[in-house]
Amino acid sequence: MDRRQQKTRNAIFKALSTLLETKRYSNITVQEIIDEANIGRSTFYAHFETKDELLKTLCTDIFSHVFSDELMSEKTHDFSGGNTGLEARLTHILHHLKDSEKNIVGILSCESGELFMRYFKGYLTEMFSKYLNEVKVNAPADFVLNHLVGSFAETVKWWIDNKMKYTPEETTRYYIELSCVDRVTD
Amino acid sequence: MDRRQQKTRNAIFKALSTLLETKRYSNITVQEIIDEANIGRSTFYAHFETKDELLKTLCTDIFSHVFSDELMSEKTHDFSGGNTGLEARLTHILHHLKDSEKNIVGILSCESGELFMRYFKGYLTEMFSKYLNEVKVNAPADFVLNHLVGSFAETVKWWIDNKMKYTPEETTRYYIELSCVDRVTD
DNA sequence: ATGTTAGCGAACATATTGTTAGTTTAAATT
DNA sequence: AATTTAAACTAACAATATGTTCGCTAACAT
Repeated sequence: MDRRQQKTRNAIFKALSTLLETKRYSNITVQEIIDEANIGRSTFYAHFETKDELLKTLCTDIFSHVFSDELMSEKTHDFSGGNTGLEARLTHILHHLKDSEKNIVGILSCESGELFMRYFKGYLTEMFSKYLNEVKVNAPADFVLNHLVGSFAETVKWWIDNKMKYTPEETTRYYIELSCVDRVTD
Repeated sequence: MDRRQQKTRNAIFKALSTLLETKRYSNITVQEIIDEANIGRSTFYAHFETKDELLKTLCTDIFSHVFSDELMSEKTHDFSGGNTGLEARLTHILHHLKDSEKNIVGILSCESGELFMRYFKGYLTEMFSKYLNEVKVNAPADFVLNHLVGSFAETVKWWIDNKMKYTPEETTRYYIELSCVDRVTD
């Protein structure tokens, strides 16, 4: 890809991230992004149709790093150690999110966080479905799946909001402790 | 309060609700609300400073019904039956949300849901703190509290998104089954 | 009956949006 | 190195949304 495009793209991403540190997503205008990124008006619209599409793309970019192919693959030796591999996978996610911290914090606060969480839960749902058969609880499968995904997503959001005050390993451990996935081994 | 004010207020609330059925919150303009409510421009601004304040007020209104004083009071005989009273309280909440269904569905989808959930979690946090001492798990208290609140909020959101296909009683039962609050009685 | 107040309608400056056209500059290709 | 390709720039555009103000009318409370 043309270096100019990449440069512009990054400038736009960075501009949005920067603005998100001080303003809510809905109060940020395309104009401000343009000014902050220091690009021409038409250039922005050449890259993204709307502000929303920009946010979507930013989220997709972040998650493509977090949920790598190896993470999502059925069985990888890296993740099959320990209990069921779930703990390793979750820790892996938290570590990657920690790396993207600067970008994420702004997005997660306020309404833009809704989109982020929706994407996040989408990936998580795919991942957790594999472990659903290990859970023996008296509740419908779709209910359990949503509970696992929702509670983990909320845990991560809380973890980030609270400056990641626990290590990824601790956080995962606590989560598993509270979840129904470890009921099997009880 | 002047009947005219109440009438206008309701017209605005209803207009927003109606619009939320077909459009995302961020794409709804004050102009559209004015047209839908069939009121004068200056009238809207006499009631609410911004679109956001309107949404905030709508949420507050809904929750003031759901989280009544008796529900939040330390001990009420209505809620002290059963396990710990928690189950009764949660069921009570679900029943009330079911009554407000028409208003809520639109709000919950997309970014406006973020505000709704934040408010919701705020009330829930207050309520769940009372039950925190009943949970004996190897994890920090703030972590547990967030997990309880977050997972219940997500469960409710999922329940509403899925047309409330389980009864309030079933839903609460499943939730308690998956939560760490019933570990005590294990 | 009378003073009070909410709502109306129109107009206003200001700002944002999304698009277009012509030009400049930087990259890719030969 | 010269040429071609295309990305980015400037500036201008109509259309729309915002938030405020005015005088006027009609409904309300007492």
